[in-house]
Amino acid sequence: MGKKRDEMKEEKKKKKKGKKACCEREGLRKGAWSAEEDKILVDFITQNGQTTWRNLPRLAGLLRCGKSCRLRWTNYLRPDIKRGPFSPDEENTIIHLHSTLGNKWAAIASNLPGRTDNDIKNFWNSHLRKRFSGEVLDQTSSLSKSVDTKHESPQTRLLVQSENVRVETAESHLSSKSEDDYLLCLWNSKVGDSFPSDREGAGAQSPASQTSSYIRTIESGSRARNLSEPCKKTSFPGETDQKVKLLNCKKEAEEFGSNSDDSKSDDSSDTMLKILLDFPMGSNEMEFLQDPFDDVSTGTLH
DNA sequence: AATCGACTCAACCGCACTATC
DNA sequence: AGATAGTGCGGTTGAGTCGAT
Repeated sequence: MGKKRDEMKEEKKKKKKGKKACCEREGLRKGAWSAEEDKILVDFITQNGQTTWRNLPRLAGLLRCGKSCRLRWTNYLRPDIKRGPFSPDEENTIIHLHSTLGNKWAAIASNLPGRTDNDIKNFWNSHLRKRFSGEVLDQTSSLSKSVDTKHESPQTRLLVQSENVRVETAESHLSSKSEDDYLLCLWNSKVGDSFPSDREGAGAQSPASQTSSYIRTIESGSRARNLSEPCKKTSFPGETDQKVKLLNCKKEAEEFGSNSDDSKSDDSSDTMLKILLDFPMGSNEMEFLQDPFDDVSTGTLH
């Protein structure tokens, strides 16, 4: 491969113009970290905590940019980082979460204590992508293609919004809970039992694809939530906001429902509503899926 | 022993988001 | 409201390693 690769490298170098990286601008070190640099960084953070990353290198006496320091710390030096190969459980968790969250490595990592988004990304790209990408891509593309909200009734759209908020809330909890594979729990719990129709027929499917089937069922019933893009970037919205949004959505839906005479005609929203209402609630491990309106109505919004 | 190619993983880059002024 | 700084994230790169030939 030698020559071709070199030529490609050169071409890429030529293409790379414009904005210089911060390290280049400031004449700072790049590339692999030395043991000494690691020690300086660890010592500094141990003594001072995490100050602003931009100032850290100067204060610590490192010839690195702040971004580089942050990356080194979060991906490698942090004391709670788990090294070594991924366990089968971790692998399953990654597969399941990736099937619903897509390439949201940070969100996936939040469910795997001690693993970084970079670790998981690398693991996926090197071990799992070949095995699963085709299957998952098919699923997500069919998800996004399958529904077109433009052609839904306003009532349905409101229910869709409501469901979006609910799913986001669930994802938010998902991302904050660290130890359990919620999708597996979901499938193995009563919720799994309540999954519609073709569970028997899907006997040969993996839990992951079965779960996806359920999500697809909701999707095809009413809405166009693109699960390959489940949430906006950095973090999930706050739960309180979610509840306010949900409350608004529900109010709107109720108002619309009382004013509308086509409520009988929308099978998809009926199905949707049924799924929502049939969702098992209770004091179990799936509590996070509990209807937030309960809290709202009892004035215990938190 | 030398070479090649596949693979791994740390690190970089650039974009997007949020907070602050 | 707009500008700027700080940070998080996902995609990509490239050096190092290892097995096959």
